[in-house]
Amino acid sequence: MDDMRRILHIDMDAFFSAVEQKRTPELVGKPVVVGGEGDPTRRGVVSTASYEARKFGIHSAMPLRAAYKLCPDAIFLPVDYEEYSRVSEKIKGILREFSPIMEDVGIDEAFLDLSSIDRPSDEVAREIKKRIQDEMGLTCSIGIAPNKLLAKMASDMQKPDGLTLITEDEIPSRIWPLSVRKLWGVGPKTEASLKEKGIQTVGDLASLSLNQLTEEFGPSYGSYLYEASRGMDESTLVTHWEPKSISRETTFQRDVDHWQVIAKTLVELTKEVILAMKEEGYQGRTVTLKIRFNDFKTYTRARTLGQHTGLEEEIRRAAFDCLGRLELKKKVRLIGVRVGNLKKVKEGEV
DNA sequence: TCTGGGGTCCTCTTTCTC
DNA sequence: TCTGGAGAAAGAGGACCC
Repeated sequence: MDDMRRILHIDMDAFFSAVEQKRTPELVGKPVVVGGEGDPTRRGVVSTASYEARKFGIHSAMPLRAAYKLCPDAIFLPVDYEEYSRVSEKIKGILREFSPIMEDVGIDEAFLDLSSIDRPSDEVAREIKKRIQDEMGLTCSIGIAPNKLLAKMASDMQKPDGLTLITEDEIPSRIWPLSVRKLWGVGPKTEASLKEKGIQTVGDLASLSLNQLTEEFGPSYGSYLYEASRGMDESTLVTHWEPKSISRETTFQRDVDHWQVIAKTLVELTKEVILAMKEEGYQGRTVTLKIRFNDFKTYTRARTLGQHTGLEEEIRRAAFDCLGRLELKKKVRLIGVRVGNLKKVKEGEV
């Protein structure tokens, strides 16, 4: 009993820029930066930089203007989600041929559960890589491990075009030397707080008791860190999921202090949210307004309605009600609307 | 002169009801 | 009528991920 699971994590290499290089072959071998509207003089951040661009120090989440300073000769392109989604769908289709138990992780990653597939995992992984290369002209990195956490860490170990297998008994030798930052769920804040206590590596983290961790980080996150640092993860693949909220937000090109501009943008964003809700067949009950001022301080105000609704007037009214509860003394950098508390509506009941 | 957009989950606090 | 507590739901903020 207790047969070891076999989980694959597939991570596309520099996905957005690789798709761009695939459809425009002249871009191959050149520094390509995909992000925002593709204009490095405007506000926006890098979504994906090709490996050639990374040599200049350009990386995801970096402001486009900063990327431009590092490499003015790079090719800057706008994000074309529709194209990347099409490519992503084809790749997910290939993956599903190898196992029906697949979990989508965003547009460029997936987990595959091979536990009940009667073939060696590494053989399957090699075939997946070949199919994606032959049919899409793209490379990916794959991690194979007994659980999702380790599979994800494994796929990150040899990029690009890697294939990495990690077994349970290799946890001390291959996982513990890694920086805590490599653990899924440890971001910059937690990393800093751990470093302050002299905790640098996953192994250091694994030397702390469950008590120490839950006192420091709360019961939920504390026990997560306790298990994750030991490579423990029993979570199963999520093969089906429903959205919990639908939102639209926008950062102005220039910080705004005219009420009319803010109001007009809020109306447009509300329309977009309503449209997305309609298309996906949801009604919502909680409307949240988000505002970020020019000092980057961000505030939210929420209003929960009596019933679920998909009506524009009701949601717009709630959004403006929220807006009225905020003092607009500083210039506004960003405004957004989110509808949560979603309920699926039957066809024709809209 | 910086710092996107679309999400999820967690924690703490407030508010309401019994 | 006053007071207090328990528990649920709502509201706000923040960390994190792709």
